[in-house]
Amino acid sequence: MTLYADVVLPLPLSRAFSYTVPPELESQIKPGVRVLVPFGERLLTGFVIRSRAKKKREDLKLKAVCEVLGEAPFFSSRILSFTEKLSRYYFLPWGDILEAAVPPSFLIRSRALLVLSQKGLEALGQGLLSEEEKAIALLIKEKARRPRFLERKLSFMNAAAVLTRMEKKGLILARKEVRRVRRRARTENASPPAQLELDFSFDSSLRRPCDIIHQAIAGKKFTSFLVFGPGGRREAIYFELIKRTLHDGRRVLYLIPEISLSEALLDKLERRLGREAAVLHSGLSEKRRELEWQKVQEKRARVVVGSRSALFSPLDNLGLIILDEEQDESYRQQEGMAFDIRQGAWLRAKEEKAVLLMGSAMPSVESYYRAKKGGYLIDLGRERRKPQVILTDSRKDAAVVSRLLKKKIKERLDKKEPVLLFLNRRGYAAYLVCVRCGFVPKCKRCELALTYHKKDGKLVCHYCRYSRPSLEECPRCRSRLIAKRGPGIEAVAEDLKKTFPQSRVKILAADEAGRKREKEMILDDFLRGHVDILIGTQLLVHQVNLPPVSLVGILHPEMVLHLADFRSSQKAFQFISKALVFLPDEAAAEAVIQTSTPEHFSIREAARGSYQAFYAQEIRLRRLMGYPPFSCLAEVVLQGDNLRRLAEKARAFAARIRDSSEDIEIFGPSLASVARMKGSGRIQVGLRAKNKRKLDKVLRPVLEGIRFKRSVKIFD
DNA sequence: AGCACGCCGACT
DNA sequence: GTCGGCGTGCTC
Repeated sequence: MTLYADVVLPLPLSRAFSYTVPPELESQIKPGVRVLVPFGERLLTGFVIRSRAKKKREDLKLKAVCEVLGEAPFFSSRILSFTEKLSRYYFLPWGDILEAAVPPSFLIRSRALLVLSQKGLEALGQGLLSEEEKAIALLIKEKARRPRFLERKLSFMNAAAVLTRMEKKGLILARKEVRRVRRRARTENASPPAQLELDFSFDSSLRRPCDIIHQAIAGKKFTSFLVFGPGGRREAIYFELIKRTLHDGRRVLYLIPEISLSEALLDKLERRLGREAAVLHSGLSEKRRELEWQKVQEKRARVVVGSRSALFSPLDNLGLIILDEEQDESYRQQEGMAFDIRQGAWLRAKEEKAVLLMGSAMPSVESYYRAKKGGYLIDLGRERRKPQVILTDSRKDAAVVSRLLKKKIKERLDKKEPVLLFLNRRGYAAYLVCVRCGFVPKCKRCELALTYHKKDGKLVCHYCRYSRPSLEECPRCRSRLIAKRGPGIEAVAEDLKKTFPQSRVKILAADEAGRKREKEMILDDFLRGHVDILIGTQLLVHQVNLPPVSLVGILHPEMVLHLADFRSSQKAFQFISKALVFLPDEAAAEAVIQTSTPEHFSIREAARGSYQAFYAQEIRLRRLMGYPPFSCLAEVVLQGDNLRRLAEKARAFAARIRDSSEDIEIFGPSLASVARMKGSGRIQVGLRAKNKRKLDKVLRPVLEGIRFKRSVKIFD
């Protein structure tokens, strides 16, 4: 009998690979452990998903596991099973998901390193090498190098080819280097604080919903709930249920969209429940992430707070998963790891026989519809407040900032009250256009119009961050008449500074990542009352810890409605609703919405603060148009350098879908909304099926048949 | 993903 | 004639 282990590798390959287990490792092989295995020329960290003892088969030549890394299994069988289901749901390689589930430093990869052989050294000494060979030999003589490094360093020649030649001649040798994780000293946590903080926000009306949800948790059967109501009341429910779940001896996963809030929440949890919470999100330093992970792994944490990546926390005995701000865009699939965390949380809760508790004051219509239909909607009631909202029609007043809004701003400035303005457009102008010939400067790699940033005097691609100095004259017709179209927050700031020269105007936008400190300084200035008018994008909307202001201005929330996206109404509604949260519950508080489509229901209902009315109209439209939740959409993007071949593949793909079922609508192939990305072309095919199961039936076999770099997004 | 193998155009 | 481009296929 021999022991075999099936191993999933962190590569975009969907199947597992079998290895033999040497006798001395047999006792350590269990599902979920990390192993170091040879794979082709490389050594990789993989995850054992299964082991089985079988008669030795001599006809199959399998390689052997090199090493078992760490004693305890990394993944419970439940996490293994859940990640497999998630990977199948989103057509993602299982190994990629497992890789994302682990702090990156826990994965070892071997790298091929090149060194000079004895023969090579002699040849170099005797000057027997060609110029190219000599250049390489000199570089690797001082230090072993990776082939990639040499290729980049010696880009003027074809290093790869020269290297293979040299290796054949025996001048260089390939050596494997394994990078190990440093073993860390464990830092124990301090003892719990003597006195836990008491919580008074739990009023008696919340008892009944809590009892219902707690009963489900105690029943150890998968259930889900959607609590619909304001943040404070939701949080009171969450905390009460966390307390009860912990009391039952089970653990809790608390997911939030904004990583900037996680530390504050962690703090609050520890003050109320003792020092047994951990935090996991992508913003942590490598070291902190490892420490927090280990804390969870070693069962020293009973609650985990985090964002997307916390979904994979190695918590066992999970009783409750909280998913707050259910509607948040950052929960949706993104480039890279294309899965929706709401579906992921659903799958994990199901696997763990836990309760999934989603919450929002403005749920996505899909979730609201399903919760209502499934009977798991819990309405916490609304706050009585009704802010005063004025709509101004920008077709009648086309100024960057309308006259009415300026008048309102002046009133606040006179009273020394700060103002918040929201406009979801970074930079000064969305694009430049030559008035004489119509030329619009575009990004060479993405084909998108470049945004003009006046402050830096640059044109920036908001997709790939390519930037270049701005243009003084049209490169096509030499005209100097270049117009700036589509005012952004910089233009708004300029207009207001001109109108109110004494006021202190600041802007807040997610510009080229690295300026995190600058962002914090601006927010800090605002908190101290050093800013009169703060203008921000989506980023400002997410800044929940700002003090309330008596005037909020929302500029052009309808911009998003022009995008080809079936959720655009919902996005507009959410943008406005979120911005209105900054208004206090006072008679003097008011908001001005400046829009070219004041009659659009998403804008009208958001202004009235009526989610229900918005929902009623939106769900009617979704049903009428056959959009989710009444159908399942998929967007398959094929990527490649050779556009002609790519188009061919896309057509073949669409044809195979068409041939295999009548039940699927096909849109395209067409150029993807971002037609080029990092230089390579992108072609997309849209699909629509009645539901996910019908889509799977057709799409899965076709995707397995066509091998090509592709990504799939699912909307259902 | 990486890497090896194998088939067609321009050059030491 | 070879070199070297890239398209195809495989990795236990």
